Amino acid sequence: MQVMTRTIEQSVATIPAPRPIPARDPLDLLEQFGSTISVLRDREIHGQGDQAAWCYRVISGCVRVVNLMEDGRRQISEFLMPGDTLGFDALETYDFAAEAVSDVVLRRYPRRMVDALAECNIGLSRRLRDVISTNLRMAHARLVLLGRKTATERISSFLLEMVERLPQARANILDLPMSRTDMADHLGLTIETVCRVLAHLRRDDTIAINRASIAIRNGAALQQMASEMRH
Amino acid sequence: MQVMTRTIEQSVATIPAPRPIPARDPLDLLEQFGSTISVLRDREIHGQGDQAAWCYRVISGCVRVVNLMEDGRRQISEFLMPGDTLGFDALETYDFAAEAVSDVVLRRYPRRMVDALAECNIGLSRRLRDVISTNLRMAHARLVLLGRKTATERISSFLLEMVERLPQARANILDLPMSRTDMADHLGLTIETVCRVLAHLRRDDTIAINRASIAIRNGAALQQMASEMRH
DNA sequence: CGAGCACTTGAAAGATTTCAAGTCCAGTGG
DNA sequence: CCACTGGACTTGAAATCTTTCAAGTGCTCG
Repeated sequence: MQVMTRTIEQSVATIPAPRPIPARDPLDLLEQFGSTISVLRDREIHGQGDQAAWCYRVISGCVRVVNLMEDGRRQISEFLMPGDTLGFDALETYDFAAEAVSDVVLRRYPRRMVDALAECNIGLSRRLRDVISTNLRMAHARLVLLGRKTATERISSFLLEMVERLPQARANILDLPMSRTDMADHLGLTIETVCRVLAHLRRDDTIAINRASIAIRNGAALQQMASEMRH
Repeated sequence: MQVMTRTIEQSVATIPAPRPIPARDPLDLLEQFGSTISVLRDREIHGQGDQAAWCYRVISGCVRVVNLMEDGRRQISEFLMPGDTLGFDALETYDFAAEAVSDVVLRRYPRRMVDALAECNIGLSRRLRDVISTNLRMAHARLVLLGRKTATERISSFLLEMVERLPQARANILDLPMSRTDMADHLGLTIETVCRVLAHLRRDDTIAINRASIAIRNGAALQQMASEMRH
């Protein structure tokens, strides 16, 4: 791969951690119009192409954002964790489906209400811009992952991201809510490759695996693998 | 990849003055604070990690948005054409570099001014949200391309996208401003694979190639290849 | 006319996928 | 309480796609 000389201030290797929602968050203005819904595991929250009638915030559980190709190939553009938002981008229809990875509780706000409030409240409007901008950055990081990283780098990056983002990730134990298939469809790999790379990391003693539960035994090694210098 | 509809104004190739921009666009409010700059081919517009001091609109030429990994691997997350915007996402620093693919003329607006105007003008604020949302959608489409499409599908999708977006793409003749290397770094491939796939399409008589100039001879075949049913 | 660079092409190597069996649980029904 | 079953996960081997390594080719600029 060719190297064009230029200033490199920072790596795009890691995906930014989700921001805690501060007190006095303008998004709280939406609360009076919100309702709480539960969605069972594997049920659809909304479909690809549906009219964008709602904006959501994840309260508990994990949601996958899915783009489907005509022939069934699937790309999960992101997993949403508690605190994350969904559907605040301002377009007419959803261009992706959202599905519950685990049983999920969501707070739901009518799109019209969000737009109307944003019309009269500049703080909220600004906040929405920030939310979407952050999503855009995360998408950029994932483009690098899908376009330029090896299978091992993808898996390592993913595990490190989950350490940051999973709410119950304490003591370096990850209880992954998603299946291997979901991981594969998120990382642009096959399920078999995901298994093999995980097995390899286990043999290295970098991680320990027990079904959906993964323990990080050597975080430093994992970070190295996530952005290995090549050549 | 689904075709993204967007407004493409014809480029006034050599005149470094701002083109008229459609009336009543809230972005026009920025014009009084804008300045016009030219950037030579391959020069940097801003670096990865730079303080985000400016927002831009492309007047003429082509810009690449580049994410670099520490070891030099490169991902071009998008190419910008006349009419496209850059840097309107609302964060402190750029997480990518922007470079001129060809000689470029840009209209440039101070970030502070954009934020200040958005504070008092709800129409502009809403417009910015739409701009970023559209970018986010395009990023989603690229995630599918990088995560799930084959080399041939990627190249075909790319050519079809360029037919839509290149301002001077008439009569199915594309004058691509970017090098094969840029295409490769955009599509998550190597330069050799890009060449080979193009050569294959040429042998099929789907396209004709003359250096940077590519003629679409069989658009239907190209569309089929862009989203081929597998299995 | 020669050098340098972008682009092509070929052949071998390598990474990931595909195809094909297993293995391991969790939940069910006897 | 325990065997059974289906689905998720693993693993192996062969096939395939893409990359890597190595030469060219052909412009364009001095």
